[in-house]
Amino acid sequence: MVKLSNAENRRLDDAARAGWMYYVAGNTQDEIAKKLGVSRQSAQRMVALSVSEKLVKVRLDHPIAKCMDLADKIASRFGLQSCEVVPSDPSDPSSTVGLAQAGANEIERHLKSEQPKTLAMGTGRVLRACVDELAPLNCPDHKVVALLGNMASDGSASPYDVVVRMAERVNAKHYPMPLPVLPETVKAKNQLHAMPHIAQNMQLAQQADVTFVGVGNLGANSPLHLDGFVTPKELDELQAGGAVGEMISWVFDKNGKLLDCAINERVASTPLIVGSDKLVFALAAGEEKVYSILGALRSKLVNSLITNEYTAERLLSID
Amino acid sequence: MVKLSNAENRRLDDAARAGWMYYVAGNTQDEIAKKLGVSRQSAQRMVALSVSEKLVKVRLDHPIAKCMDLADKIASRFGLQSCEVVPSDPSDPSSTVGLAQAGANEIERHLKSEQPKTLAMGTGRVLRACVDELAPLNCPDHKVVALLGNMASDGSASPYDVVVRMAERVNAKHYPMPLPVLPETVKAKNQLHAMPHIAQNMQLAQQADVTFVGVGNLGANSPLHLDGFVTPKELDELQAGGAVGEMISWVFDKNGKLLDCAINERVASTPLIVGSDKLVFALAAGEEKVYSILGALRSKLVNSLITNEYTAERLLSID
DNA sequence: GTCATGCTTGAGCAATAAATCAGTTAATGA
DNA sequence: TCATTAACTGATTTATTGCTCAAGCATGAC
Repeated sequence: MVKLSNAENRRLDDAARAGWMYYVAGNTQDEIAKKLGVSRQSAQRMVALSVSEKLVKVRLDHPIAKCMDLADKIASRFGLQSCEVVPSDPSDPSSTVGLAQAGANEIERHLKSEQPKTLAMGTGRVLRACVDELAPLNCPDHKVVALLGNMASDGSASPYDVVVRMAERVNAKHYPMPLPVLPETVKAKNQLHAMPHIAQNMQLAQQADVTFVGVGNLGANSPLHLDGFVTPKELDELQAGGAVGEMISWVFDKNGKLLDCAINERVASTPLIVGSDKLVFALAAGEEKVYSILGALRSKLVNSLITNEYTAERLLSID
Repeated sequence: MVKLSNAENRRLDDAARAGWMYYVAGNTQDEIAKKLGVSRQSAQRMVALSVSEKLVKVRLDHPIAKCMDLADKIASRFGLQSCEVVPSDPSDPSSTVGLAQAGANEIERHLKSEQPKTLAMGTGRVLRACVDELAPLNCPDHKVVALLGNMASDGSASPYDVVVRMAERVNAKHYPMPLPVLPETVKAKNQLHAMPHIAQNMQLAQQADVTFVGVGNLGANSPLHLDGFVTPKELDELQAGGAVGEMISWVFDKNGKLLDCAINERVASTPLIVGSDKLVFALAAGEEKVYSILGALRSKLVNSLITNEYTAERLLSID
């Protein structure tokens, strides 16, 4: 225990009293000054001191408060530009209910901006749900561009088409990617990327003002696998190589480092930039995605996160 | 639990968010407005709402030397187990502002205990304010039991229901008393007390680990009178008989001796024990309650006190 | 459909609080 | 004892906040 000097004690005492009068009794600083017989400035200093000495404790009794707290912690731990945590359904903490609304909110915020903006979109169930939550807007000056194609190698389209749906909803110019997710060979990929309209789209996507992507895990129930983009054998190989997750089909390990693997060589998606100065949002939640999200955050491939309370707690408990 | 409409919920959510950003994160209202994409006025309204809805709770953790001194003196003069003195607002020394926070603090201390505890609660404005200050906790192993009923003779309930509110807040088992405060006749009281569930509750209350009661004065503005439990005529008779105060409707004189009067014969509240070895807290402050509190302390009907600076000084100046 | 009612919104202004600055005092050490 | 420094004070300026009011909007009755 540090022994405080008498004078120091006295100061804190007065500060506590002033803080009490201000915050608990609701006096103005002027009233406090009068009652304590000091100048208003001194009263103000005492109140400020009571705050800076952490004598006053403010508590907010609302479920949201905890979420805000978690968001703050995550943002500072991973150096994020922005982080939002939505409440979890306690009976189903891995559910993405709520993520969609929060994501839609963020998307709308950008769409409502005065200046025309370019929004780059990944794919996946969560992003699709976001788009379905969007309010119908009229934004003819904004652009929505796809970060990746949505066809399997056999030419069938993934059912989670995000860009078209979104553009329809908000009446923005849109730039889908007429590409398979995983061309059969590296050569095929290069040929596709060389096509002018594809190259232009990719450039647009890389310069987007804000980017939204989902995060996929690489377990047996991973999106890449379920949607038929990789075979069980390829999946096993990836996991053996340390893969824990993927974003727009770029596969990475537990630190978010892109793997040197067959998939990443062939994948046709727009490259993700490490440490971009534009907003890059990851939207994901759920126990099975915890390590994938962790990788994404550590890598700086994204700089913003929207997740839920349960996942946020798990993320903080690990690192 | 009252089910709030979705819109109402949303409003409170936003208010909580704004309140958090203002009080916890230290943003200005302008910053909040920008981040939330609303006008400054709206942000200001949200912050104000979060305050008026009691979402933000401020507490001040600092033992102010003078208050501690007073507390010590009172504890030793009256042989109390515990005494806490909170600062007074110099311009309104009788106000109970601050008592509630201190009381809530003490209540929380017991609720956070490992072993399951039984807390017995009186009624009144101060206790109600305490309960409203409680942090939402989850204490399913603790018990909250009422020391008295809260109905008037006409069957109407007093608006200061403490036990139910408290139990809701902390999720504890609760045992309200389905009783009038003052049955019409002694016989009616005895019949009620003979009912098994009432008798059980009263036994539980008497064995409580800690008890919290308010202290009422017996002037024209006394709680018993204001809440319609006694008529002006009865009040006059009581005062003529030397009554100065009451706790959970037991009327006592200036030395805290329970009066031999019609009211005390009929009152249905759990009896108070002289010199209990469990903690029995009185919470009260204000000039008009000084003699009532003095009686309570002298009688040993309570062994702990939470009051304010002004009242503490008055108590010490008299005895 | 039209009008009245009440609620919400944003603008402007007054009140309040915070920050800055310069002068003064108190403390320290040579 | 005096110079130096640091801390404190109150005046002034600037920023923030709270309040009032009128306009706008939705709702519901007629």
